[in-house]
Amino acid sequence: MVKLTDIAAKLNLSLTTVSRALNDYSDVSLKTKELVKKAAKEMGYVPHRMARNLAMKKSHLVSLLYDDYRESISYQSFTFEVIAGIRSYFGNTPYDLIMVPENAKNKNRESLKSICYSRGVDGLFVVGIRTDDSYVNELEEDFIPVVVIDYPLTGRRISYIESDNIKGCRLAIDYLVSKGHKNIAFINGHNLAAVSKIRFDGYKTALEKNGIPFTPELTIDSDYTEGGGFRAAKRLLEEKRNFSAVFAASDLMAVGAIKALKEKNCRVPEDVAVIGFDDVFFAEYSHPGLTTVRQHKFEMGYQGAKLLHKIIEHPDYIPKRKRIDVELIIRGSA
Amino acid sequence: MVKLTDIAAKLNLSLTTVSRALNDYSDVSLKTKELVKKAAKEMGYVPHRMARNLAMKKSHLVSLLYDDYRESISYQSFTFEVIAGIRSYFGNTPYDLIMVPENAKNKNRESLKSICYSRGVDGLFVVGIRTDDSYVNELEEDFIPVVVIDYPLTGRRISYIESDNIKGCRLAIDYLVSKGHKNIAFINGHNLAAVSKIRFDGYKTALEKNGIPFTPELTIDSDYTEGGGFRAAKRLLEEKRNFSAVFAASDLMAVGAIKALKEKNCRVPEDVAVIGFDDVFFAEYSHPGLTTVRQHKFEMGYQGAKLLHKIIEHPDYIPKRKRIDVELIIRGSA
DNA sequence: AAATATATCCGAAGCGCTTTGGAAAGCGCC
DNA sequence: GGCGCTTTCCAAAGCGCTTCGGATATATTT
Repeated sequence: MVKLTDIAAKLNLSLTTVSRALNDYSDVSLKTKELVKKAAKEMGYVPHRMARNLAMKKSHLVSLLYDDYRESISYQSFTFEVIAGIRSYFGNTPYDLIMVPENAKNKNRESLKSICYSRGVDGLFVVGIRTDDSYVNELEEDFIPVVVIDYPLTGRRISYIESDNIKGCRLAIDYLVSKGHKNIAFINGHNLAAVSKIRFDGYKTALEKNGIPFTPELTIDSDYTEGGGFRAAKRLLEEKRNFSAVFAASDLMAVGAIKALKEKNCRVPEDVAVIGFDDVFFAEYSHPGLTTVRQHKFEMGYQGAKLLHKIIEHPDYIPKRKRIDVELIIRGSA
Repeated sequence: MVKLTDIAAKLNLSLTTVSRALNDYSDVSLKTKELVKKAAKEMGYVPHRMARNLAMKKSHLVSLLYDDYRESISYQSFTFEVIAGIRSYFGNTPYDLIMVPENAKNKNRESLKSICYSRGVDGLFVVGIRTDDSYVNELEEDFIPVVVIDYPLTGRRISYIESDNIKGCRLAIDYLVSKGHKNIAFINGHNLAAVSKIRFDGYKTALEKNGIPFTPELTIDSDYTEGGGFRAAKRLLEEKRNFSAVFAASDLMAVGAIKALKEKNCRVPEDVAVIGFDDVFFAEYSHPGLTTVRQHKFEMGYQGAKLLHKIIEHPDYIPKRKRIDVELIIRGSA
């Protein structure tokens, strides 16, 4: 491995000058700069980041925290695409992404703070944390620049990215109303996800805006899974609640609901219309194709990364949360 | 940030002793060790990895190379789960995972070698590389410990993990044969994926083992996507090739094939049986539920990580490729 | 009691880089 | 010819840690 001193020796220059030449400092002549750069290239010099980081007290490292253990395709797909967005942004910066070690199941896992401190990371990106995760408390301590996806956390160096959930709910409800529906059931996810509350509010508000009174009996809390959606829809049917449309807080639950409806000989969308949330990949493979609110996952990651970058590099920048637009994708289920 | 010298100063010990105490060297007394560890804990000492790495010339970093741009749910899901396995293994080691910066689209991207050298990583994990990726050539140079998923690459410090594709094909074909099928079509993926050739061989061999002659007309090369499967099946039907079963090299193609069959009023599985490969999440949501060969993705990642770890830590270990078992998941489509 | 072994500790060098605070050389100027 | 200025270079310290090669004190052996 060739290092700065090797170049310096070969060129009869000092270590200092070589370093400064490669970093384009103004106190080295153009001639020497070119000389040094040429030699560096020829000798196959690759700067050693660890050493550089140590000297500069800056790691150019961003930690990525996410959860492996939510075994649902929609979580996987959501996370994968968000991460793709993050990678895409940081790919054009000198920052590298490093994963927070996975031992979420382990109760005496390392604290976030020591994970970050020991690696000297400059920032932390969190995607898909649950409200009951003990890391949440640590995040609130505001000890490092942080950007969170879908979790309303703010602080001097903390901000978050979310889909425009309110708008998403409005789009869905407006569309259903425009199709003549008045009794619209809502299948929500569990309250371990921060978005559940928001989507519930969005649902209620959208109803009101359409002059439809909110009926508590038409809302059922479930768990974001297909099975949960299935059970929720089944209960709605068995208890003979009066509804002609279902809005589910996730596509997976929507698919589950459709299954339940079909089983009870309800036709979708003729008897009951169904709308989901997220637009996961298989939404188009379901029968009928799922009408749903699409979240721009890649964009969420990309914008989040951009925001984090800014917080890291401008210590006195006051971060503002960002909302990413959503759109209604109309397929066959509503 | 408290460092070793702080502890040393407080305890009136030398920097050396504090370091050696924390690392459990035998030349420091039990009493001092306890003293030091207690103080370290009280003072909130967190070892600085960069510094440690620099001194030890060992980064305890493993690079992860994968591709964000294959926009298929099955690729996403496969990759996500493999990575989960990798993380799970390394979570119990002192190694961290760092992502290779994403600029695959960029033609003058940094070379793999300089990426690895500049970060001083100890090993490289590659999941889902294509045969035409220029990084493949670099990998073959054997410049660093490498483990690849689904790509037959070997060298002194290189090895790979694959599903037992041959067995998977045999399971599928045997099952179809046991159901009385003799004319079994095969929809293969493109040859940019190394597994395509293997699965094709597996298909042929399995036929032979069952005493069925191989008919070239019954094999169609496609592209692993749903649309590709759709078109392939359509062609099979339109050209009136004689078959009663379809074995597809991916679930996505299987789903596409089912769609095409249905469209042509072929009932699945009554008229034509269909089997896929992989067992992606939505396989159970399709109608009928997809019978398929399940790959143990998490296990592939986990075992791969274990292998890589071994190659890294035992320089003279001769790596052997590992095959991960597969199983046939019987649902409704065959 | 002297010689040898053992248990503890520590000074200093070094990992590969950045950065500070000059030093040396060349310039025009009165 | 001496002054200040600019340009170009460099020695040395330091980032936080590990580790080599003693040094010192205590225990064991003969």
